[in-house]
Amino acid sequence: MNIGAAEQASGLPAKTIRYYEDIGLLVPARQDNGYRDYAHNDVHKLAFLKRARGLGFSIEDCRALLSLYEDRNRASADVRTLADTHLHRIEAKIAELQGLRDALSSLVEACHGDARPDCPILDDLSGTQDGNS
Amino acid sequence: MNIGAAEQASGLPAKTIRYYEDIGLLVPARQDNGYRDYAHNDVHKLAFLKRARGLGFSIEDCRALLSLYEDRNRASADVRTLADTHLHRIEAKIAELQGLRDALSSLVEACHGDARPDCPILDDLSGTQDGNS
DNA sequence: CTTGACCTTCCAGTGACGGGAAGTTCTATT
DNA sequence: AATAGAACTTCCCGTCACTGGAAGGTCAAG
Repeated sequence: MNIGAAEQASGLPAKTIRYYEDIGLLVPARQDNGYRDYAHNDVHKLAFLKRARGLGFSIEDCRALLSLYEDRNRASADVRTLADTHLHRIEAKIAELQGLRDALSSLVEACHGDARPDCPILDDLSGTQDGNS
Repeated sequence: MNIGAAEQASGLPAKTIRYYEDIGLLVPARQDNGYRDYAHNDVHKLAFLKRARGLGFSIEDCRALLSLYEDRNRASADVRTLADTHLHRIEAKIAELQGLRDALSSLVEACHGDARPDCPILDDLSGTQDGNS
């Protein structure tokens, strides 16, 4: 199976698939002409990677998940630990962004937003007033 | 004022301050010996940039904010538009992360997380079951 | 036999810096 | 005056996970 077909079947761009080979994440066989040859199992793993990346796992997380996936004797606790750590990172990021949103939102609301030059947003950024950032 | 003093006064690392010069965001004067010379106003702008970056504005946003800040005749509506756009981006990011969190969280909860090898997280990623991702 | 689709490798760029090397200038102490 | 060391300079590489593009080889159709 050529890379173009693997691209269609997995939903990952060919560029990304080649990149995954570069970093040793998924190394396919080669045909006689030098073309990459993706087996069904490879395509399956590519789709696996696409889903894991879509859930925000890093490449290194994906590498670990793939090796756990291939390990018939893994403990589900190992997978859960990985996912749990990632979950905490996401929640921390959400909290951080919510803080930003609140700060920014109150600035935007305070700004009358018309043709006049005085602007609470710039005042806050310039530090001339004691804003809430 | 040398860059070290500007670093102390603004709270930005010297590396970052030099980078801001590289990209033309804040270009200081030079002393006779070639050292950068930061005026009080420059330090003020650095602190401005630090706050704006802390609110998650991109460098290009910061460039626009700085030029609005220096424009005595700006309309506050222009600033508000910029901040509002950024606010929407943050809210979209929050919503995206919340979706991830929900998907991941239900997977983590479904996984018993013990020594057994069967794991709903990997099942979902592998696409063998119809998961909610 | 040619056209064009598909494949290959390699190089460069993204955003916003951070690390570190190699060399220059300043400051403090001896 | 000499010297140690702190602070400064420029320059280049690495980050993360790709993406774009150039230059060239291979394949299927007409």
